[in-house]
Amino acid sequence: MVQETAVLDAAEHLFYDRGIQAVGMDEIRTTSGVSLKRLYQLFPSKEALVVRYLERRDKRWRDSLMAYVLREGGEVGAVFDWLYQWFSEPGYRGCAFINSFGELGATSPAVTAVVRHHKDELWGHLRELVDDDAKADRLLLLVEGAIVVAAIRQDPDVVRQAKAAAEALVSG
Amino acid sequence: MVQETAVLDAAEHLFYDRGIQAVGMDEIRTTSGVSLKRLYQLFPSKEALVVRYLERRDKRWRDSLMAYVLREGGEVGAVFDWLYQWFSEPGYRGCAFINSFGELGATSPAVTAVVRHHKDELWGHLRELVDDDAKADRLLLLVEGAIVVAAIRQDPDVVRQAKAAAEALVSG
DNA sequence: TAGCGCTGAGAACGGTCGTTCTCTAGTCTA
DNA sequence: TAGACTAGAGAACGACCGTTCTCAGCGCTA
Repeated sequence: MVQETAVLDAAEHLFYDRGIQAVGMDEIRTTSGVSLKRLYQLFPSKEALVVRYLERRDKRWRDSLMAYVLREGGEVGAVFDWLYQWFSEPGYRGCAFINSFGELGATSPAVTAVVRHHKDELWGHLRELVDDDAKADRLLLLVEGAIVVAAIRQDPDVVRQAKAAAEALVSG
Repeated sequence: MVQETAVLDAAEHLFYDRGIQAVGMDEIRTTSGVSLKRLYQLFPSKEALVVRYLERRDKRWRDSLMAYVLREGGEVGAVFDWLYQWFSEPGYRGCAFINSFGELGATSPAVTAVVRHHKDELWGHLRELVDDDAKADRLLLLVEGAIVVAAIRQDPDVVRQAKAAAEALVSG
């Protein structure tokens, strides 16, 4: 269990920072300190490890976002305040799910499924903050747009426009 | 010249469909019909080929978008009509630049630079359609969001909400 | 203490990657 | 015709990939 966590921590760090195909199992072994044999007992293949990495990140990411939003009173604007903090973290490199989808979506149905699930769940959370499906769609567009633009510009400030646009559409 | 085009056509097709690291130079050789030796005379490395592929796609993509928008009268909504057509093409797999950035951005400054340039230029085009920078930012967020969500959902219909939101923010 | 099973480190395996080299065949000049 | 140059096909190279295997060393039980 502690080893599984060590492997997932190492995998998440390396995969997110450098991309999945750029990281070999050997490097995960070295970083986690878990032997290759044990690593393959815990995860039968690299793809399985990737899927578990994404699943764990999905849960943690959504839990963190929604806990923050509730703590702040459940207003839509809080979503973007949370995003701003995330974008400002050193090493921010966009959304792990979008990145994984771009890299492996064409060849790995398992990865595609996790990514799709993550975005569906995110939509569901946003849906709870507004009063119809269309607004949830528009909110999702602003969130995804902000994630992508902040990553490519290496600048979290777009989130201000995203937040302002979101508040306008909610009140409208 | 005709060979260069053959190589770039093959590379673009393969890279976009399956991801860059998933495609080897051998497959580009086979698909293009250009020998490996000549291929390396035309492009000194795979990274150089990737950069050329992105540069060519950047120009073609933006030219196509802006020509369409102008033809339709230069209204913001036309951007999203063009996007809808693009999303509906078979084999649509999101934005080549976002995907390349996620896959190689961490390891290739050259790729990062082309991606950033592409998005900057896109922002510039959008800026011409509205009357201030903030609206161009918000438009870009909706465009990027639509590109990502349509790809992951495999459904072009989000573009309707993107278009409606864009028209609301422009008139507001 | 003798023998057994489990563990870990890392060597080894087959395959593929990006890149370079070899070698053959053809074309042009003198 | 002889010889120098080019270009093509694809073998070869070294590195590294994901995955499996070997084997020495450890803690158990009797």
